Amino acid sequence: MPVKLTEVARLAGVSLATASRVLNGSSRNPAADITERVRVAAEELGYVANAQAQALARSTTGLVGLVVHDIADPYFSAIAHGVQEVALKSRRQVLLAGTDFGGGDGATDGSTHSATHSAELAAVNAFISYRTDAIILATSRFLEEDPLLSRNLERYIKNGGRVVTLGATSIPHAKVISIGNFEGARDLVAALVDRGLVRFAILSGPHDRNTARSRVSGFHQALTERELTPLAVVEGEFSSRGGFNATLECLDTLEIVAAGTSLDSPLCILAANDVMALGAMTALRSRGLRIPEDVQVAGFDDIPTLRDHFPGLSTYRLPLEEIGRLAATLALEAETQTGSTVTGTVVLRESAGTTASSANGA
Amino acid sequence: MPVKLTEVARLAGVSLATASRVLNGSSRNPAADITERVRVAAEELGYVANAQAQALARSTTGLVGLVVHDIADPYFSAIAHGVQEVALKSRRQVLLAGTDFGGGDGATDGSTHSATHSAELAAVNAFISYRTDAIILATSRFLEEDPLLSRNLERYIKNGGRVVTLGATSIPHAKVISIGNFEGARDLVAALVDRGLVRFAILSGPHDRNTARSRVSGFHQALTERELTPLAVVEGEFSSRGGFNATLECLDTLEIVAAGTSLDSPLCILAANDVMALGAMTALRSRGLRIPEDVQVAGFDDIPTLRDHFPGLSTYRLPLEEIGRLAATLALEAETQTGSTVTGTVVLRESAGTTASSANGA
DNA sequence: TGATACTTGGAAAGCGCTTTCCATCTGCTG
DNA sequence: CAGCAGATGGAAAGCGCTTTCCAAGTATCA
Repeated sequence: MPVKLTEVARLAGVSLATASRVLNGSSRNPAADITERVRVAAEELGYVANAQAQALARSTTGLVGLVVHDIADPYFSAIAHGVQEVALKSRRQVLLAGTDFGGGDGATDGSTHSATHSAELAAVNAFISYRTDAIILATSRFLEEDPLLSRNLERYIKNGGRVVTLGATSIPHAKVISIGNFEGARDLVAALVDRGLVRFAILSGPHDRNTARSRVSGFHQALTERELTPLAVVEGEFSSRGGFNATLECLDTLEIVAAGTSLDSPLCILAANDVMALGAMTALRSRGLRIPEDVQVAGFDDIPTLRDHFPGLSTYRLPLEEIGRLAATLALEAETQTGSTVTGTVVLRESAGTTASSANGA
Repeated sequence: MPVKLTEVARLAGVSLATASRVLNGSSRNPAADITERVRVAAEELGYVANAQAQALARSTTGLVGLVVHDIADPYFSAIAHGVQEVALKSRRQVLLAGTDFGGGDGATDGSTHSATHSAELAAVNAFISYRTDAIILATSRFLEEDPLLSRNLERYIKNGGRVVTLGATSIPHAKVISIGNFEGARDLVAALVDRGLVRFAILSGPHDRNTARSRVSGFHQALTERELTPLAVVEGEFSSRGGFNATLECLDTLEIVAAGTSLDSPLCILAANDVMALGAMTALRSRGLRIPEDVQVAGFDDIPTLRDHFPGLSTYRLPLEEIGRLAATLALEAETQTGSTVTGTVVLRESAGTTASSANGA
């Protein structure tokens, strides 16, 4: 139904080839008068090139696929924003898929693990089918990648596709952006201990996610180096609710109640990411505990929404948008870079660290 | 480079037509044994259908385009999440574009207005070029649509594309999801006044956006009905920073300082959306003003991130994810529905309304 | 057993472009 | 003015599928 190139060519009185050369960038430029005629004809008919047909003919689609876990999570949406920016600049389109709804068939087969797994696989397969020029996996990788996923991506890469992951992966030839999760977690705890905190509890994310594991190891490492041991380690989802529930569980385990808490030094809850930390703060408030006087909280990522939170959340700042830009850049480049490393900085705000001494003194 | 259907057909010893019928849903199903042979061959070769070629042949792409302003904004990411969900269920892919980076050429020509305008136009044109089956415009519409945008979308619709907008539009034949912005704003203020508040200031969003205008009209309407007048109306961007700056300006105008504020009734700042409201709260804190004792704040949308905010923000809850799902559903349906209306509910939390009397009594 | 009606697999014509060749034409050089 | 390089427009062969016809095979019925 839409106008096609043939019609433009006919109206301009030139061949299909010439029209194509004029309208859709080619190495050959027809004479000025002809070019003009074609342009006018195209404008008059309202011609819009069919990208699908071009993709087929050129065997490159101008599409880049982005897989996130949950686009409504500030962590992922910040990264997506960065990806968008670069994609737009290089005139590529972004195909977005989330893995938090399961595989798509509605056949969510019990285990969350395999549901996410299959959702990721489904997303990747769709992208491969659409022949995206590159695929960015922004979701946290697993220690052991799904063999099917791995096989498909390997083949995809062999066929000229590029794959970028956040965090190490066992997928051969994928470009990886290493995030300083371990180091960051270590530095964060170090800074906190330096400020006088000694009692810690850890809210770890899903144990099968590399991101969660690295951060938790970093926490442990720093504590061990200072001869400290976490009072509790509770696992929860990478979500506000996950942080909320894990915190309640933690408080119950440690038998912390509003009254007699500020004994020596307040407990500091180390959450595996900011979203969990925010959930933790909500949980603490629900129990009438003050932050940071009674209990302190630290997160990880420094998601943009933290800007307006009160009290300010101490965290480890990752340049999320930059990570997105980097991923997109890596995804679009031919073969220059094979990877990159990103580190962040410790950011202490009111929720933990900065007021530790005053909390003690109170 | 990837395996193609011809190769599968050859290996299975059948024709191209048969292979196609077996692998990619057709109305005709070849005999069981043949089906099996083809399946095995496809599996063995690792065949993945080329969606571009299918799109060309079937003249339908299975793509739906989503235009948001800023995917990192919780309002848009919540909607996007809803769109995703429905798209996934119906095995469609989502093409995402943001308009907060300008048109893409980097030719951001001064005025924010036209930069956004052109970004939207660029996104829509790209979607049309990719022949998406539908386009969802989640960005707030303008009173007067860009004629070029309108013309292109009109043609797109005539060619069988579906267009869904959030809020009324002058684009002919677009399906629209009407959001109860005016009514919501009115109800929200009504509830606030009922709780004893009488001094209001308005943080309006960009004046050329329908969303902002409707909400502000709603605020005004409710105030007028109760013979009240806003003490100040300040325009700001639909962002945290916009709310922050507008608030500072507002405080300066009204000469509100930390000391003598709780005279009769605290000032209540009505922000055109939650993100601005959060920025407003941050601004108030930066001036040492307490919420809600000294100044109160109300927002609009009830974005998911509010869950963990303290003090809780009073707002008008819009079912954002549901709006996204609705938009996607409308976008995918043939012609059953031509639109839909969405309303929300007033939600009073600590930031305004609930503590008005106690604040007075203090 | 011959005629009629289904099934079923395959050949081939597109879907809307890009790009390789080719043919033609222009302008120079000797 | 013959001869050749370089420029320029067009014909046609794909790109990887879907789907319409067709022809051939299998039942069904009188």
